[in-house]
Amino acid sequence: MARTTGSDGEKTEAAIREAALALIARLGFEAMSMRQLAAQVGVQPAALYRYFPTKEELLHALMRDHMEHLIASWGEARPAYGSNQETPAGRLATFVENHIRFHLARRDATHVSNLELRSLSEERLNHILALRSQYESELRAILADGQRAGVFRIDDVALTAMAIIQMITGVIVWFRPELRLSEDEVAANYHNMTMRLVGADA
Amino acid sequence: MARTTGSDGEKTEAAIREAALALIARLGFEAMSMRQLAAQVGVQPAALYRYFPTKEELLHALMRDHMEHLIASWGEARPAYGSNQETPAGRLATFVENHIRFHLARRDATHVSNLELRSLSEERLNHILALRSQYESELRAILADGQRAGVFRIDDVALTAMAIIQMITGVIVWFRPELRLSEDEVAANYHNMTMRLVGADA
DNA sequence: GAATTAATAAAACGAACGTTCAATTAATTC
DNA sequence: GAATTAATTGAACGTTCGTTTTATTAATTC
Repeated sequence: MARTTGSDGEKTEAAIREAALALIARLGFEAMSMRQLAAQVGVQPAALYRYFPTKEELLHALMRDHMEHLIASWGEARPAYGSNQETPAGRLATFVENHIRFHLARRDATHVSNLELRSLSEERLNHILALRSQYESELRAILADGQRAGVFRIDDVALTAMAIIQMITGVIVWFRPELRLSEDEVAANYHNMTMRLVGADA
Repeated sequence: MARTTGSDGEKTEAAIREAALALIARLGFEAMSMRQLAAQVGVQPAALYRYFPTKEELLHALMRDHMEHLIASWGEARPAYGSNQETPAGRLATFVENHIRFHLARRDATHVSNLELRSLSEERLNHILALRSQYESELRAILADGQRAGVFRIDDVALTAMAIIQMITGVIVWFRPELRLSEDEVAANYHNMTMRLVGADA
């Protein structure tokens, strides 16, 4: 057999990406074989190579997609110039809220992006790290503005930014939708902790 | 050739553990081959199997060792009964300080224990998770005591414990000894952030 | 409806993997 | 110093891996 009836490149690529996220999140990138992935998609292994030239480029594409969506998500959520939320506290609240909700909605992609960086070549690793740094610099700017305005109490902006990122990303490690807390409650809780952490709980 | 002059089982096992931690931390468990590990130790692959029956049992042994040392470290650091540090705030300060210093001193082992849980069988995974839960319950007890005594402001003890653990363990992701901050400064910084986070910065 | 392009299957490649087994030598015991 | 035990080598096993090549069929173009 060869081309199958109803086959469509776009659908196949989307199916590959989705199946890869699920498999890598569960097994790890190195532990997932291209044969396993192909079976999950319902296709022969060779077909994968029409969409991604190597296994590593597939991983890179997944990570880039995740980071670009994250950056775009913040771009849409951030308070507009002149809005009454455009204060350091308002921006920080929006940042934390958006971050929590974005990551809870994309658990698999988050696990992949956080746990599989080691499997990238240096060049591709640097690309993903640059995107990550771009996102984190938004948080640093908020913290620095609040510090300058005297509304945040922060010893070290860079260190505090890393601490907050680690704390709020960590939600996906323990949160399960079936547990006692709702997504809203979790987001509110992390928001409160973050505000206290930067000394803005007046 | 066979047994080499000066060969010693204890030394070889220690060398295997150390090399394995370094290689797994750098490459990931699945990406590290037993041949690579043997080469690093300076031994033939078959020799590894005298000390660890399978690759997975080697990983499990490394993780168990790490968790048991962590628990023992807190056991020694915790404020004694009746000491003037035996308050919720004093115990929390000691917990954070000890956690930061322990993990900074064992970066490789920490990466292995945090990133490679997926490669354990269910049984061995449960064992490691039980040790982890045992350690985390110490933090939850401190938070609950402080909440009960009215010296901590905490919405949800379990959630706050997870957030603090994620935040303070995350130090190993970004901290490099050659950077501008000393280990003391970093520990003090995380201590301050933790205290503010639980509303105990009076 | 013929020609072209897109999408896939089927089979195979060499390399690397975890692990086992038998042989061999160093160190220890008595 | 002979017998025993501890430590390791060298070679091999079957399996699985990522990837490539070639052939084949569906969809599209003209």
